[in-house]
Amino acid sequence: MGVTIYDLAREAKVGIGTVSRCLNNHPSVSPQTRAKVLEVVKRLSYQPHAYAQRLASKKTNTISAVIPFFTNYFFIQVLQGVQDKAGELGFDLILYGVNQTSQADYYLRRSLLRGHVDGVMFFSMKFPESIVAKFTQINLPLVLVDAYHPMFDSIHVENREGAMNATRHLINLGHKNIAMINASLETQPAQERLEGFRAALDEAGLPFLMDRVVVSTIGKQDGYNREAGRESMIELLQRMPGPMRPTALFIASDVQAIGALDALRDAGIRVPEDMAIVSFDDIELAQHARLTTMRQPMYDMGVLALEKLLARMRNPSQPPTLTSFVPELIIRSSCGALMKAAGSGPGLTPAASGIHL
Amino acid sequence: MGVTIYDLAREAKVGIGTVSRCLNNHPSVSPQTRAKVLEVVKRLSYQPHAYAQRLASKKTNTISAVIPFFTNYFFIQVLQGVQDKAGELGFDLILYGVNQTSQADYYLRRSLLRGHVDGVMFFSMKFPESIVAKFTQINLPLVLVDAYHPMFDSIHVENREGAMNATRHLINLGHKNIAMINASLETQPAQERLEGFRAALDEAGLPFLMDRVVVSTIGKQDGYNREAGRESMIELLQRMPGPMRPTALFIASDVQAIGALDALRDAGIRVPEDMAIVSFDDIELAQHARLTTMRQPMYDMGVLALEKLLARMRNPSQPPTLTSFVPELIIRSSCGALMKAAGSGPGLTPAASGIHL
DNA sequence: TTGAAAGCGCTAACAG
DNA sequence: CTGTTAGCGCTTTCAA
Repeated sequence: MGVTIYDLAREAKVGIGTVSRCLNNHPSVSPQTRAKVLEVVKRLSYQPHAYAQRLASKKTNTISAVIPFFTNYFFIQVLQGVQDKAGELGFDLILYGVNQTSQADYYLRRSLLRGHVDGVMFFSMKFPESIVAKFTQINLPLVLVDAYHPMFDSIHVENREGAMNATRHLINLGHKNIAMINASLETQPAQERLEGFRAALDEAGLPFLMDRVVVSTIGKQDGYNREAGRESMIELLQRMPGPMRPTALFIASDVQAIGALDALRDAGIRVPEDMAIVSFDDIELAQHARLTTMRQPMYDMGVLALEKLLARMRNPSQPPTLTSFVPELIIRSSCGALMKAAGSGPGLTPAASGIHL
Repeated sequence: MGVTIYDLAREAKVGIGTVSRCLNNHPSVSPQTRAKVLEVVKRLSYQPHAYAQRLASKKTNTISAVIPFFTNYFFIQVLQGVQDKAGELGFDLILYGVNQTSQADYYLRRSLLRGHVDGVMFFSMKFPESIVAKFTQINLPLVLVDAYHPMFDSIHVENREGAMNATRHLINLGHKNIAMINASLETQPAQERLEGFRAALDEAGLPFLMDRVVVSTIGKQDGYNREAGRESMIELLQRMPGPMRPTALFIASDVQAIGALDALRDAGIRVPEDMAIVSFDDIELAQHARLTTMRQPMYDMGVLALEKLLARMRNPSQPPTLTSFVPELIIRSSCGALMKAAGSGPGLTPAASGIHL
């Protein structure tokens, strides 16, 4: 079928070693020989066999990424960082998109096939304890992103700190009655964000009441979706109607916030005048929705993840590292800070109020 | 390093052939031998070497997807279809995310490495003529999605038909002064959508005027982005102010439409009362923005793409096939049809008009 | 049913 | 500088 280096060798009247050397830019080949070989390479339109190379050289130049598809926008931005860096470094990236957590197990095992990949990146899920031993055993480089395990390199977002800053921002704007819409408490980030929310209230001497925290997990992405946000908002309005209604709201993710905005719109409640909102993530959409939010440097996290993996591949014995990112407060219209500052910030003029689509 | 079948053979006191047979569920092995071997497999926690298997068996069980990252939401949905199907079939998917078209070339060549992948999927870009011959030469299965070439299997969206239906919808609502916001005419879809727009006007006896078509290509995704949509809208309002202003608008993509909505909001122009809008794609966001739009079955296209690839792999000599999808009109608030039908459709009540975030 | 052996196409070490 | 050779770990004949 394919042209092999034997064909090249025969055609160029040299040994296969010489051919291999030409192909790999090995220095010790005479210019004439090299020219001759390369001519034949071109003429027979030779293509090296990737797996034969990999088998012989013991390097795969491939990494895999096990990442939940349902994180959507987070997913796409992190992945772009990973892919850009991988392309730059000449690595192939096998994408293992996970829809249910059970698949994660399967894909991790698959990545463990000896010589399949040089390293693995694992995103945004709880790393299965049952797999830990396997990785340490065969010493396959692994980096956890938006997740943590003491045995492996991790990149982590300071959810607690971020949530605290988000809540502080609302407190500083003068709000006393602040509620939270959260995602499933089974996820690490949701837990940490709740903690931060509470800590900020405590710090300011405001009471923390559990019935001001609403969680909906419909839509089976652990509640990180628009519909869940919408439902939570409706529930919150029912739970605390009229004068009891909170004047400010911290929402665990931008997607949820967008759903919540839909519900508020339907209920005729204005944002930020009647309800100030700060959410989390800063997905691209947040800009359009004018959400004040805690930005996670998703692209950079992707790049860093690959860099860490590379470092680990080069030096497998170094102790596990942990890098933390602290989310950054991005102020837009939804929190009311701009309005307060300018009397009427951009996009909050009376004219703008007429638009409602 | 790793445990090989030689280790297994030695340990189980059998030949490597027998081990291989056990591993591959070959029938002709005695139950006892099989049990013994499998016990050893487990005890030594053996992992097969993927590339050695692939080299020997001549199958890679891997496919690659060359896909522009900048198509964003389109990308993620199609990819999910591909990935789901790939997982189901036990294929690995190498993701080649393209940021600039020059990278496409590089990734295609990389996919051409003999024995690297069993097939290639190519998305949403013009397939480079210079690569055509290489694929036919080595007979590597290839399927084009949202793209077309006579030599290869293609999955195509009827952009012209879709645009025509979108425009017809606006015409049927009584609009006479209809404009279009388009993406770069260098892209196939933009050309076809323009054609459809024009055809619908012609059909209705309405004049087609080129200055009612605005194209902005800022943001370097060929204009398929929010910022370009926003700019185009601003330009359109300047070009045709006051009474000349169009009452309806066909926009080449949802992302652009979202940018256009931002511009309209800033200008105090109401949608759909002052300006009816139909766009294209039906990305997830379109629902939140309440866009009437032409839906492309992105997920299904991904699944179908993989199925086609598989069919081609099984039967490499069949003539190229072409499958077309006709986009479906999804009616939401932005076109005004609901308002017209019900007097006040859901989400278009006076109360809702008060919300402006 | 099984063991032995011949590749798969390449890299890299070793002579020359 | 170059040819030869020994693997890489597995699949697959081919005898036994």
